[in-house]
Amino acid sequence: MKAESMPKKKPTLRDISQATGLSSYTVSRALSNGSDVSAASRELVLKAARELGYVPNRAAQELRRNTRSSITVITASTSNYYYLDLMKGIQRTLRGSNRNAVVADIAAEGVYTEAVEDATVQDLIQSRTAGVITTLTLSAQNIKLLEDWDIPVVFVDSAPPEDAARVPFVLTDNFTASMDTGAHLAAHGYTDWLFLAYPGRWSTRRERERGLREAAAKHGAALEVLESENDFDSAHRTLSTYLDTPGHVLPRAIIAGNNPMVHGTLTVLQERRIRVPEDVAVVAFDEFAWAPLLNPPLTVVNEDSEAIGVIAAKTLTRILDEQLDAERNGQQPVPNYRPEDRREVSAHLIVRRSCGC
Amino acid sequence: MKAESMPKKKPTLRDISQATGLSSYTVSRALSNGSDVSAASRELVLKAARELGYVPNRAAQELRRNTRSSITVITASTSNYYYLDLMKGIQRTLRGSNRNAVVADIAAEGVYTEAVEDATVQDLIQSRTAGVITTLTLSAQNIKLLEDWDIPVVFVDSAPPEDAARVPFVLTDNFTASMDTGAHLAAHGYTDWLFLAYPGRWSTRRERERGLREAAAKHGAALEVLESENDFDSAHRTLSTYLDTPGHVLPRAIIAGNNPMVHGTLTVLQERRIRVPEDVAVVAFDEFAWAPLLNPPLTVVNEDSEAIGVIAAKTLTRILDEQLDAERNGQQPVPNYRPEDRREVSAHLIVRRSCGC
DNA sequence: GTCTCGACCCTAATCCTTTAGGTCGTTCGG
DNA sequence: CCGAACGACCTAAAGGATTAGGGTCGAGAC
Repeated sequence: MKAESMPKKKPTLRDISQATGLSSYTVSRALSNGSDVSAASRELVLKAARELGYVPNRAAQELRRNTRSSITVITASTSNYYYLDLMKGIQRTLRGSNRNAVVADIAAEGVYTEAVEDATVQDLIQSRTAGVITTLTLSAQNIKLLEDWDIPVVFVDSAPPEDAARVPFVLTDNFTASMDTGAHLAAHGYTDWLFLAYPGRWSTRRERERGLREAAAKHGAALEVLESENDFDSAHRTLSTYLDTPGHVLPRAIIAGNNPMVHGTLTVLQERRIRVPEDVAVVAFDEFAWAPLLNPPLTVVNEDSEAIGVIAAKTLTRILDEQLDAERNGQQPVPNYRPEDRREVSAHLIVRRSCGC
Repeated sequence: MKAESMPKKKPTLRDISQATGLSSYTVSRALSNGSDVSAASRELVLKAARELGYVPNRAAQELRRNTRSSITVITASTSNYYYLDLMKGIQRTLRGSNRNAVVADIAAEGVYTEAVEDATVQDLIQSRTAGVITTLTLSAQNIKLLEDWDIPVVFVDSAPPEDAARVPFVLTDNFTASMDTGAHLAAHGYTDWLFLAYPGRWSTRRERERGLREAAAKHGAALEVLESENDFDSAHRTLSTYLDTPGHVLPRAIIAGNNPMVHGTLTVLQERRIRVPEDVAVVAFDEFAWAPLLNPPLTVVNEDSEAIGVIAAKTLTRILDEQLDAERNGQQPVPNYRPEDRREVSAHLIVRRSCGC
């Protein structure tokens, strides 16, 4: 309110100390609402802080306390709308705690490279992030690195590597969901499927493909797998050239591996005036806000990203709290992973019109 | 590579110093690739750092150097896809510099409140963010606060308040774009418009409304303005109850103020089986990836968010660099705003089918 | 009257880096 | 041979906070 014009320099604890004649100890305690301070002194300090426009320097606080307040969400290509819901869940869970989430986009420039992954992890350690939620499978080396620094990691969507046997995760049962999807396509009588997929570095891709293969075998369908980089342009290009190469015919059903993949697929089909679902049926992974409003409304496999975000954030929060406790008791703050931190949630098909229903 | 198993504690500069027998000064200089270090020592230090798995503590660095590396992008309701493109532009510009962008969502929980705005700004100052790019008009008080801390701010999309006369911005000429939109609707012969708008706290809302009013007057159309909170649910609810209240008839054209507004609008129309554009024409502000694939393809006002992000980031970068220079020369690091930092870019209508074309 | 205890406050160390200001040899021009 | 200049280091302070370890003082217990 009174925001008097501030002195030249940014006020620090010492300034309040001088203004009030109290020691920095007392000022600190007063500001952090601790004990050992009389009501009168506290009042005095608070008033001075307000008048000087004091705002604590978090870097200094965290350096001294050896605490950190922000967790990092590692994503690749945020243009995948899926992340919006995930973040919403995470944010919601964190709100009220004194932690906050920042996102580190590993493939901001479009393409993923190992170098960028390494640099990102290095950066996280430099900034001493409290914990990590990652949507992609980090290299074993990077996981080791984070572990060395006692930074807990929880995987969402993508599975941790084999040898990270205790690291928590929240996955959807993509295998079963893919089986179901295949069954649905088979029920329509389609026997000729094309799976437009992003790279296998996302473990979901592998599970989804595995489920589809199993379903194809079970229902006597033919499954073609087409791989693209994980963005709209690549998907568009990949499918286009596929359809243009002699010997390839339009499949009866296309399963788009994720959001950028459907986006590419539908665009290609629209450009070529191929009708959905009459000429080709389309189903896609990952529900998103606009799916019901597309032409035709899109049949999708729905994984509840927001709920996943909530679970992941809760798990991470618990681990971080335990670390704080451990540290207070003078123990090593190694992340305490529990078996039940490895969770799998199920996904189901939302049937709309693009599959032919 | 050799990632030997790390010692119990996290290695610091001092550890390297002890391991090499060199002083912390020399180690620091060696690591930061500075002068005053012999090639042999540098080699020694680098080797030790690698073996110990040393990673500098950024909090300590920034505290000492009095620098900060991250800028903050303030958004409200990230579910507005518009932000994705904006961020893309910002990230692209920042890549390669040693700065990075983090987003602070002011209305994560859906609703915007002044309290949250204040808390967010407070938080930014605590973490001593280097600079701010904000998509909404902050309160005069908060702008003053950031100014007091020499934190430069650039507004994108939303205009700064009147009295912040020198603060940079990158706006789109929403007034002209709205005029054009109105003209297009008039050309279709529609004389009965409904503008579904988000709150006026975003200055774009005001400009858009002003343009539409002017257009309506010019072309003899009737304009109704309907206000909703800035999210899908509110938009949906607001339009539904509007249509349900006796005396209100379906307008001939709906202009949706932004992404959440179209989302709500189209959903309502779909639920009621109102045909677009036969029964009602729809145009919307802000192009987004799915617009061409909707049913029918959506006519939108396109503002190039990515380009705006680039401009904003470049402006902010320049100001921050100048601050660094000033500080090096012992001057006060007050942000140096220039008149040409206040930019307006134009937007144009992308005509698709939802308007009746 | 002495002892104890709690409330309140202080000094100084500490967190991890960076850097101003010196030191100590060498080398080199004159 | 002298002084200056330079390279390679070092010591110690600083940056803004927290906190261990002590003090002081007055009130209550005995």
